[in-house]
Amino acid sequence: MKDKLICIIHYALLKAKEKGDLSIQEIPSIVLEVPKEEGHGDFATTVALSLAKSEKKPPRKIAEIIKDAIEDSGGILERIEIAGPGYINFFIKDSAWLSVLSEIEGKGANYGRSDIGKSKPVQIEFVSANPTGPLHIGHGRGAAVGDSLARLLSFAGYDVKREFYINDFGSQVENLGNSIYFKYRELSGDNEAAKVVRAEAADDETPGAQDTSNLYLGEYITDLAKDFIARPEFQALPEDEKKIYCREEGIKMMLRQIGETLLKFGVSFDEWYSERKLYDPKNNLVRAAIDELREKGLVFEDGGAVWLTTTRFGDDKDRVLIRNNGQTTYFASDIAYHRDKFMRGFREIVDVWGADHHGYIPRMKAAIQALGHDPDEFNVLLVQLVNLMREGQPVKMSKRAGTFVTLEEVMDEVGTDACRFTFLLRRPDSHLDFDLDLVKSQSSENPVYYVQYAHARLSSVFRQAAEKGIVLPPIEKVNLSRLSLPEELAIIKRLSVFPELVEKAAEAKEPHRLTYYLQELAGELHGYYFRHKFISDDLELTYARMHLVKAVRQVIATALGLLGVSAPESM
RNA sequence: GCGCCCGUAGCUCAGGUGGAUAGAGCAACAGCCUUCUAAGCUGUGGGCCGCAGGUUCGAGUCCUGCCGGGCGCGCCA
Repeated sequence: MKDKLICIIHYALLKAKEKGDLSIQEIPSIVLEVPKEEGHGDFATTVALSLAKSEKKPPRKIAEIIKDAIEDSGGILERIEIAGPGYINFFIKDSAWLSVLSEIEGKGANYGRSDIGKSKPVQIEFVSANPTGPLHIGHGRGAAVGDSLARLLSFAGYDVKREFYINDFGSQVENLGNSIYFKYRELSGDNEAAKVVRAEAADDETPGAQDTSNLYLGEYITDLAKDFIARPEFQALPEDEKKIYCREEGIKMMLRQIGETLLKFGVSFDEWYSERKLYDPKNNLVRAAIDELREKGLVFEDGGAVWLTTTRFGDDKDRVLIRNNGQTTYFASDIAYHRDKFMRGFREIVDVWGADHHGYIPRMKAAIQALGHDPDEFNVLLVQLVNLMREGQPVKMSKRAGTFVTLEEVMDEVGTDACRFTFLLRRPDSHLDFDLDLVKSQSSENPVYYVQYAHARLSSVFRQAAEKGIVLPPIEKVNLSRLSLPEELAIIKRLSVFPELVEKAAEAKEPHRLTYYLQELAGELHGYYFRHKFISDDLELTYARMHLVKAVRQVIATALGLLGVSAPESM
């Protein structure tokens, strides 16, 4: 509808120019919006205002000229008004709106799908949690945002791949292995050896380690240690190989657990990319990346370390790639990894990060440019941390002490639908208080149920109709003009906006717009449902209304699907 | 100290890339089930959009400075 109108206005401008009424150099992009005030029409444009300066004419005069030049060959316009300083307000005929229902009926689950992405290969990397512990609620938010964004972009015509980057290379997984090994020694009654392990771990040069060691102390570590102890293959190993076994099997077990949790959360990946792959002796991508940067003259040595001149690309300071002890940095891995992403053919890369990593963006953007890519092809979506609450009080958590609530536990307590919807209720970069009691026990007033209930209600209507032996005729055989109530037209108008909403949400990478849209649509539906019977003795009206709510049900289901939330038939 | 994010109703937050009189949910108060699901509906009250300037026909939205909150600033990952 909107597109049609833009065409009409565009054509009118051309015509006015031809006639010499307007001297337009180039046709401005036509901003067409839906006014908040109903009396201002279905659409309004401000072109007359923006042309005022260059035309040297009063905006209202220009609006008059445009209005006169408009040709409504399709007959969709009821009338045109000029208002305020020079707005042009368009009123669409009710009959024209009804065609939206036929469109939805025809496209079904594909209503709203678009090709603005033009099959552009996009990669979304998200979660990417270290395989050193279970997922927590912050990972859950990242998972919900990343997954929903992937669905959204895919629906908008992008060729989307989802990826999980596994940090299985550096000191973090070393700590995991040490932790399990330590626990194993302890459980075996060898406290002296356990102390040695602890001391070794504490000897790590990591400055942040103020405690006695870097060992993870969560209960899952004990579980893993017990598991390994029960394995004959573990017991059969010589002592010095057990530590390696702990690390390797520990990673494997943690990854499996993470994967299972995510699957339960409705999230899957196309690729699990191992950091170790970057250090393959036959094809060392980190070395290759550094070599490439060196050839470009962007690398220098200082203090025995190898640096990248990220300051040339806007970073505060240059960054180390290879430490003076010969070890590469995490940054070096990341450069190689992102270089590989581009080499795999992705033309846009999206990383979903926790907001606490935001300081890392400038150097990564710099690295992307150093590699010769457009920094706009690399986007970081920051997801703010989640405050887990219970009864209004923050839940204290500590990773190292192992006192944290896992994502799994949260899901079990509040349900995956409520969990996902709540994560997508706000902009990703705003802080989120996740109150377990609010999301769960107050479930009857939870937005997710409000929306799902609308879907279930309509499903129930169709069951009722079927029981009464009502067979809905095809839409072209139905007299849709019986839909004349204000709320019916309001709902149709909202349905008509859905495709544009999807496009905008995809472009802005903001899945939360869908949750707001859903709440508004569900709200209108509930009000309509309460005031009017859909199934009545007036069969013609019944058919028309059933087609209307069928379209509503379709759009709710589609939008929920983009959020990864189920659309139940009954509740 | 420097950098990034945030500041909108009592609370939690929207506000479509500059448009007309700033919205929703929760909380509070008053009502609605012999009817396709009351997980629902209807109504009421509630605002210096942190503060001060600037840009222009027009600013919650863009720019600058300040105030308040969060986060980050390693040859850690």
